[in-house]
Amino acid sequence: MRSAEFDREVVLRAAMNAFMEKGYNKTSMQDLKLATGLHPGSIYCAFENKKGLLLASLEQYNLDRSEELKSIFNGQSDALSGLRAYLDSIVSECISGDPAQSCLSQKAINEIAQTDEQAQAVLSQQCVMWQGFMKEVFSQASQQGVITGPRSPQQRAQSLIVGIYGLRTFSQAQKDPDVISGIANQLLIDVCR
Amino acid sequence: MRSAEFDREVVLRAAMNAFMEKGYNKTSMQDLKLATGLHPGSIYCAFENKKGLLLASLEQYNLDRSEELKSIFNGQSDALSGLRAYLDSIVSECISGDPAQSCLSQKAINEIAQTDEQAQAVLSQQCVMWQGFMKEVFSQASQQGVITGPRSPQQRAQSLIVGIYGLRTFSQAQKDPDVISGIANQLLIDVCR
DNA sequence: CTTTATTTTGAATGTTTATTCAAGATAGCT
DNA sequence: AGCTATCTTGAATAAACATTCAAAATAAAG
Repeated sequence: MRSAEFDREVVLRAAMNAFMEKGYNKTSMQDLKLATGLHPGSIYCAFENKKGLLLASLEQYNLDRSEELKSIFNGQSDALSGLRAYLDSIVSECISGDPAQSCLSQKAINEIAQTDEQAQAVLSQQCVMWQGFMKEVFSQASQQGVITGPRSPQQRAQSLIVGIYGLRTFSQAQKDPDVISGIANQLLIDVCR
Repeated sequence: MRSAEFDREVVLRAAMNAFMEKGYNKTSMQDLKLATGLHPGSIYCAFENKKGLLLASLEQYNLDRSEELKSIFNGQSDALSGLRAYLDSIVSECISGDPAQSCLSQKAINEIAQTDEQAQAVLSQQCVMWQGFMKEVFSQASQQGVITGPRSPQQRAQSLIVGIYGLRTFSQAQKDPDVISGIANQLLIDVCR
């Protein structure tokens, strides 16, 4: 008996960064070897193959982002302030232009969901979880009386997520910080109306 | 002297479809040879290399889509009806799940804009052109009195484009037609408010 | 019809790719 | 300390890759 030497989380975060930098298909095993410090054999022993490493990275990414999400909303007085802080953090990620601050899930949806059923299933489920969290936020906001109007929390959550996906794509074609920030502000207004 | 045998537009549309099916990096020269019917040498003679073929395809894609855009809006009585028809067409593309009906520009923004400056420049300019067209649509809608409210045509155009990018991404993770259609309807309402 | 410039052809090139595997190392159990 | 199951190592492998090129074909000009 012998336990693995590497720290799984550390390895997966390194792989995440590599995938975000170059995209899944352009990231070679050589890149992953350098990024993780693991030899090919170890990667195959632990994750089966390159796609297995992606799926594991995607799950770690989702865990990390969920934690971050919770901490952003917990650090705010009410749900509306939470939404503001959340969108601010996304805007600054967009503006940074740093690949490490992009969204691995979104990149994977665009690059491989169409051609890989397994990835599609994982990404779809993660999207539903994200929706569930945001729906809860909008429920709370309504209860707290900080937002009013007839739209359901579910509808609001969907519109917000669509807006965030769109913002991330848009900001790669149009890098003006004021424009990105302006669109995000309007998104918040529309979604809370 | 000798003129090329192949029809450039036909070849570029075939390449477009190949790139949309598998994404840029997963599309091999072998795939492109089969899709276009051109031998490697001819592709290199006409487009320099694989990336050159992508850039040319991107330009053809933009031309084709611009024509389509104009014809959708020309076929409607006023700018608001045009917007409705336009969003309907995008919704049905999203619902179809057909890779050939996805958006090559958006796929390219997500897959290669980050790592290729030349592609980034082309895609950025195309995004600006799209914005310019939509801005004009919203100007007309205001003049026609079919939409009111304080937002500028520019802001409306930006929000619409962000919404469309988002819708296309979202619909790959969440395939329920009613959900997609509902989000699109809400997007139109928000953007025209 | 001949010439000439250009395109087409498709096999060959050298690289890069994901993956495998046998040998060596080592942690945990007795 | 010794055993054993498991992990690590990294060179080897075979397939796939983008790209090149010289020979063959052919359209247009004279």
